Amino acid sequence: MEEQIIDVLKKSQLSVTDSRRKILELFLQSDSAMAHHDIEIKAGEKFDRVTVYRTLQAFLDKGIIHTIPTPDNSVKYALCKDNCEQGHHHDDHIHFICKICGITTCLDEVHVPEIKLPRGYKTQQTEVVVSGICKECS
Amino acid sequence: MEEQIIDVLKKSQLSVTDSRRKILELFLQSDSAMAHHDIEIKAGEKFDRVTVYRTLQAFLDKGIIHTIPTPDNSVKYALCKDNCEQGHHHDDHIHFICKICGITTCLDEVHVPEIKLPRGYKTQQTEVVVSGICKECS
DNA sequence: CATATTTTGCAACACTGTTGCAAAATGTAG
DNA sequence: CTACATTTTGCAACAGTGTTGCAAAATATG
Repeated sequence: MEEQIIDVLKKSQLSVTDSRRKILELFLQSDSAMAHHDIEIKAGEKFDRVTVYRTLQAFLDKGIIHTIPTPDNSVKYALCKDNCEQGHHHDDHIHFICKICGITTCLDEVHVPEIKLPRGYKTQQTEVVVSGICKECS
Repeated sequence: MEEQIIDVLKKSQLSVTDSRRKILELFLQSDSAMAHHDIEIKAGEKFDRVTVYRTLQAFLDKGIIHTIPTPDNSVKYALCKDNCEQGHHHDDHIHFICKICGITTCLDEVHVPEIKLPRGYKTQQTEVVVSGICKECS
């Protein structure tokens, strides 16, 4: 795990610091998306709020994580799969939010459908967020 | 217009006040979704920030408007079509955000596709937000 | 028109996210 | 391993967003 963390950071040309190691570890350990606040709590009081913001921003810039828009408008973050490169996300999976346990997950095996738009519109990115009841809760 | 506004408010069992009239008027006049901030500005200084929040919340509760989740996590609001009732939204249209002009619109004629989820997941609601270039900007 | 109810504006507050800057940590090259 | 340049961190301060309690004002009702 430790090796993998350092590997990811180096590949992204990020210097290896405590906060980046810790936060990346959280992502690797978690199988669901996390809000900024979750990360702040889980990382512990050792890290400043501002550092968490900056670390997440760095990870976003480097394509290590991606954001998930949610209907209640709380930003969540999740790891990108390895087909993402710096600045170029190739996320074509949908996101699922369980209304019971509140957990947000990437359903990597479910791809976003192609949406046919009216004449004149050009699609660049499609976000699909499904809410409902997850495997565990049903 | 004035008649329509009062009609909508009465049907939703909301008392007719200046702020509700004004804000509902803004929605009826606008063909794109508005952020809280936009509404605050457009409504003018006559209305308190808090009143705008409470008015939007009332409209949401009554199913007059709905929210649109955006990738940059700014909440936007748009009118519901008349097939929405109190607390029961039947929104099955997709949303479009233009990356050039920034305008968010409901594409009422484009319906959300059915997403087939893995075993165990139950869908309750599907949100589709497409980003790209709109008719006007292309 | 008088009264009960609802809504508004204000003040205060908590939370979220950003910026500038000095101190600390990291990377690099000898 | 050390010294130095560069990057990152923590802190303080701030702007923006959203919420709550309460008295005053507006609205609905009979």
